[in-house]
Amino acid sequence: MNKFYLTTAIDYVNGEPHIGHAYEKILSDVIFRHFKQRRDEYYFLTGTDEHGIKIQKTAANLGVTPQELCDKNADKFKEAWKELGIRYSKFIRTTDPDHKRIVQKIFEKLLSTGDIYKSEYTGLYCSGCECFLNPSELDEEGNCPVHNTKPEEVSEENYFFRLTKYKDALIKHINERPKFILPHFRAQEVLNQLENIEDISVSRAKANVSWGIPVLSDPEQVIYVWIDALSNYITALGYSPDGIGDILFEKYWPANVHIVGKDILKFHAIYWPAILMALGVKLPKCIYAHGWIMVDKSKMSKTTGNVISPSAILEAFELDKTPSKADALRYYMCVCAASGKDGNYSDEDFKERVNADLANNMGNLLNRTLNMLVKYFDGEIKREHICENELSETAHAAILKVKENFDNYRVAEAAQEILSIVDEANKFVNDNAPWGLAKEAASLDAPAAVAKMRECGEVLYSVLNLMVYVGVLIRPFCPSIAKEIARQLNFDITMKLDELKPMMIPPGKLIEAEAISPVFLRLDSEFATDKKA
RNA sequence: CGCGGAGUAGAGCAGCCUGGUAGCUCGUCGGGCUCAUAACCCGGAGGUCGUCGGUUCAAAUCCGGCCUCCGCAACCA
Repeated sequence: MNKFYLTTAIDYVNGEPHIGHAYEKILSDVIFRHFKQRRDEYYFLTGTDEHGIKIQKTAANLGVTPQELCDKNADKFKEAWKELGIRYSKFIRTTDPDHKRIVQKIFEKLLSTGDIYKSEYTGLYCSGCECFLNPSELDEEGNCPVHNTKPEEVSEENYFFRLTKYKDALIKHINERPKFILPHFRAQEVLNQLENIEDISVSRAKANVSWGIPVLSDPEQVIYVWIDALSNYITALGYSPDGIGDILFEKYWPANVHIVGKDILKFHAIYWPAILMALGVKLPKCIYAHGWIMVDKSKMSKTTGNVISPSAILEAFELDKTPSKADALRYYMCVCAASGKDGNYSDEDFKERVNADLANNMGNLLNRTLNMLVKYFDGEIKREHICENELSETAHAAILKVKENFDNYRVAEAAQEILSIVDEANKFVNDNAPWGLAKEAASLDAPAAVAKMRECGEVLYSVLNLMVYVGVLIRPFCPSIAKEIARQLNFDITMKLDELKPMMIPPGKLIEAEAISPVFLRLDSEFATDKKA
């Protein structure tokens, strides 16, 4: 139980990474890093989905092989995740030889148990597109909108997965486990969809779609996306249908959570669990569906031309050149949408939000406190200043609240919790006005002055103590900023959440004036501008 | 009536499942502070919670009708 296995959806490589892809990976990375602070064993899987007709066609148009196209685009995704500080354990590609081999075995096993059977599929086939079209894709006259020709009704032999067999078991599973599908409001949606399910087609004729994993026992068919792509969550761990499970699979399966977009929840909450049931494999503990990131209030689309790549944002704000690197974007992506809801990206909002939260509130709090520590106490923590009070209680209580939010994958709310203790501390500083205490002390006689200075030191210590908590708690969101906070407060940022205790800063010299520096510069600040030059 | 989401202060959003003083961020106005990254703190103004009806001692919240917007076809998560 002391392990954590998280997966993201795998991205289709028929295009380049944009902030929609990035949103999911950032959420996942933040959740993963949080649980790293709570568990001893953890595994983070992401990757790319690389088969299918679209890849085949795009490659043909570009005059390259599908594999070449996949290699090139998979690298772009990897590069993007590197820039954003996404630290996955494994990057799986559905063209990996190991994956293909296991998928073939899974298919054969389901064939042998009767969960996959051969049947006739009838659909409208466009010879120009070389694929079946959905009736809703046709124009008013029933023609293919691309080729302006009438598609023919064609029948093809395909393999089908007996999804309907698992309908009742799935309904039961979902109803008995309120946290199987999160956020909770999505569960009803899935139950509705479940009412109308049919068996699903899990193969394509090789003549039509050649870019796919061949069915072992029937080389004229290739395995379609459901068995191919969804299986990545277990093939990556070395699952084997033979029963000779890899050590990784034994250790990490079932997944604690599959992070997916709301658009593919159906596949993850219905198809995938049914496939697992058929294989006799345990189901994942949770499927979390996030919303979409809109850009300037509308859905990203190539036609509208509002598709934004994460690296474009980093470059536009010169964040790629700052020490805090991707932290601001990571933070913003996490808070720009409430848990499970759609969010909106705009340059303006991004700038305002990170300036307010990371610079004005969090960064400035540390900065103003450390400056006073240097000014009044020569940067030294005195033994008599170490204390516990309502602020240390607030800080400690935040751990529970943050944990609870993460337990439900409520990332935005977790971030809000951290910022709320920062707010409280800023208020605490204002209310207690340590600068005023120091000034008063200067005009008092020795015993009274000592008392005032002690009070002043206690105020500063309480805030610095809280900043240790803030640093550790914010670390999953902003690893670079957290590291910088830890440097200035001289604590070990790699500590687990359970190690976080009040009064962790020991007495003694803490910092010199020269070592104090803002942990996050306001975007468009003079410092940031200087860095550009 | 296909499925689903949404309509709450100038903007962006929580709250609704589990009815009980309408909340947060930004903006705005006024004040405070002068430690700090033009920052921080306090206060004010600003909302008939889309609309009509029902249940209830009590409805933003539960139920029903209606209006409006947005996804569910494609590029696309």
